[in-house]
Amino acid sequence: MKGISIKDIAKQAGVSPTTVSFVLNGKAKEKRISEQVSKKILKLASKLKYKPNQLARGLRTGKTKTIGLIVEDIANHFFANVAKIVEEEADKYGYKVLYGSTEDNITKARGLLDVLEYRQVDGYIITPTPGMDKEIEALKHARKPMVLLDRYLPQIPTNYVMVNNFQGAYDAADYLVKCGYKNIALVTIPSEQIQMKERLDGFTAAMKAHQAPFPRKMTKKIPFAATKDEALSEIKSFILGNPDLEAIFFSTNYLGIYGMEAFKELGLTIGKDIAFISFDDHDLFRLYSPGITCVAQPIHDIARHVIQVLMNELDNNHNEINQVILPATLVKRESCSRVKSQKA
Amino acid sequence: MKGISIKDIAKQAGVSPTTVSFVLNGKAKEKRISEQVSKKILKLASKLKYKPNQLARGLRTGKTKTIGLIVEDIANHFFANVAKIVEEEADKYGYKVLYGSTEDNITKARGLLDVLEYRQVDGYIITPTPGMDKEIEALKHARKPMVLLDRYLPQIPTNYVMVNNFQGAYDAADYLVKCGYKNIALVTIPSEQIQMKERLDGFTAAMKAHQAPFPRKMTKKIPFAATKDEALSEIKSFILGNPDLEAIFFSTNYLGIYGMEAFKELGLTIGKDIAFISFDDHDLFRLYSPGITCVAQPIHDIARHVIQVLMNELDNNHNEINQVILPATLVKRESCSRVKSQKA
DNA sequence: TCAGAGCGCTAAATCGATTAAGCAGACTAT
DNA sequence: ATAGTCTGCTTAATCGATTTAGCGCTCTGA
Repeated sequence: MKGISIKDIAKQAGVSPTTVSFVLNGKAKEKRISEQVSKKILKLASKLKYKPNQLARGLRTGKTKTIGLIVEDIANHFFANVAKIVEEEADKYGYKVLYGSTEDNITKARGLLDVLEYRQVDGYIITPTPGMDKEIEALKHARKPMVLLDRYLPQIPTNYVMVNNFQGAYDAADYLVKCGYKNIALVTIPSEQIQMKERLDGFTAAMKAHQAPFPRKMTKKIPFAATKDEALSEIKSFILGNPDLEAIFFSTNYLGIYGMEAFKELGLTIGKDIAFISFDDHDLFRLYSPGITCVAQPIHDIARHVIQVLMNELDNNHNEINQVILPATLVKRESCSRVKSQKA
Repeated sequence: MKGISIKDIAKQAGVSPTTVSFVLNGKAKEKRISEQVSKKILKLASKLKYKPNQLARGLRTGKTKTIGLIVEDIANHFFANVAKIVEEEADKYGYKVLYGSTEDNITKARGLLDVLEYRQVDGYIITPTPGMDKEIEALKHARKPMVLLDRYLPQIPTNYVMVNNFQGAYDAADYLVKCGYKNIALVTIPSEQIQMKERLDGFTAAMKAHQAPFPRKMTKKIPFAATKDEALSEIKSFILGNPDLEAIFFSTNYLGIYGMEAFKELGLTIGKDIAFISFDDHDLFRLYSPGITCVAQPIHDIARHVIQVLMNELDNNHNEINQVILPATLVKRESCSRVKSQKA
């Protein structure tokens, strides 16, 4: 059950393995192999269905044509979609993808990095967890091709591709204020991670620009590590504790989903009792009645840029840094459709 | 920037590479290497942060410790979740996962298989597309470890892990009839694929068992290749063409989502105008108001069994065939909650 | 005293490709 | 005639691990 090797072809063609290798690597001209021999080899290769052993090749060349994709959670809508495009795009360049989820846990992330190193991946796409600075620094120092995804580490200049979190959150707050809502709250995670900070900053900046009050107590932070039940009850008691609440912005996809669940359990109607807006789009938001207004990320563009930047690193060694920030889109649906004139 | 190799350790320890290899592979005892030497080598290995080159190892042993995961669509909720568990479980056995989506397209599937063969994956997890029989047969003939996922090919006895489609659909129909609905329709894809056939069969069987009428015109088939817009308009015109319709069963996750969209566009209320039930659970179904009743697949169990069966193949060579069919769960929510007594 | 076993380790082949170096033979130029 | 060049290919080293066969030594028992 052995595969066909370059030696088998060589033997049958009556030439040396070297010649076969040259021909199959398209170096026939360069290495001055005759047409005759070239053709014979090519014919034999396709007749025998020769498939180069990537292990042997990789061992020799030091390239595996494999990239490592580290995401927060491959089962999450955003990352699953990114993973899909990444795989498709990588394939066009002859690369395959190994993946893994960190759950935003640095220990898991370290484990993944280790394994990917064992596997000699050629490049890394990484959604960094909190506290991952040292590891990223190490990769950078080792000059490994790498792109950060969805977030970046402000202390370390690296390639990254992400959405414009500030602008996305700004637009959301801007929209809520323009719709005439007062007493607007934000639900987020107490993370030092830059993407969360930027969402908070963008939101705050918009409120300030409108001179709309946004006291600290209107920001609710739910620990990432909270269980679903804990998160739900935190959200519910936050809502109950703020009876004047007119609108809530949830700073992530999954918090938004928890928010909907909380509303459901409290018997509140989205858009009617309290306006509702979330970061990140989702089937759920699109199809819910009322449709949930959200700040959508350009998932395809993100994935495509990630691969482009990585391939650029992989090809060239000139180390310009690519930092791509793509615009977020405010998708207006019915969950916060009140307009100023309707205000009492 | 070269990594540390076994030779480096050997040199520093003053022994041969062979000895190092024995020790690091836990064969110290078996190969009668002294405690002293063993310890020295182990200490050096961890001091130098030795990481075995998997390529070299793979080349020699013929094992890559990599498995190929071929799904229909990694961005789909079901497959994304399977992919997550598969990765976690595989990791426990020291395996990494390469993935790819077929879009249910045989050409794409062939491409994926080719690439995975190049990459010398040790085993395959495959969601077969229609017409993939020859390829699966070939893998089987080559005695490659393999498990089919989500569906199987009736003509070819292989390992597989899937949900009990017949029972799931049967329960759904049974439930609808017991709730008192008449004029029940089924929306599916016109696929010869076994999982779809079994869902249709299960549904039909339940209707028959209740002596409930289920004429052919109550089955609507939407081509898998249809665009979203096409699918939507097909579903809408089907609904409009059947004004007596009381309940619809959608045989897949994504058809259910299209169905919800169609309802929304037609201004129909799920559960009130027409009862609604879908195969496969989804955040959307859980959180929608009303909650969407569905036939849930035991995703975790499926993924875990897949890995177990594959690892079993990978370990042993005794070729018993493992065919695992896991029960589906009817998750009752409000989208078809009418009970018999309420019927006019 | 000497064959045979046990001990602790090593030499060298091997996996399948890539690639630097180089070797004959034909031809060219002086 | 002789050095130099070009042609068309081959030899052999190499990547980093695994693994078979076996080496040199000591010890034991008859």
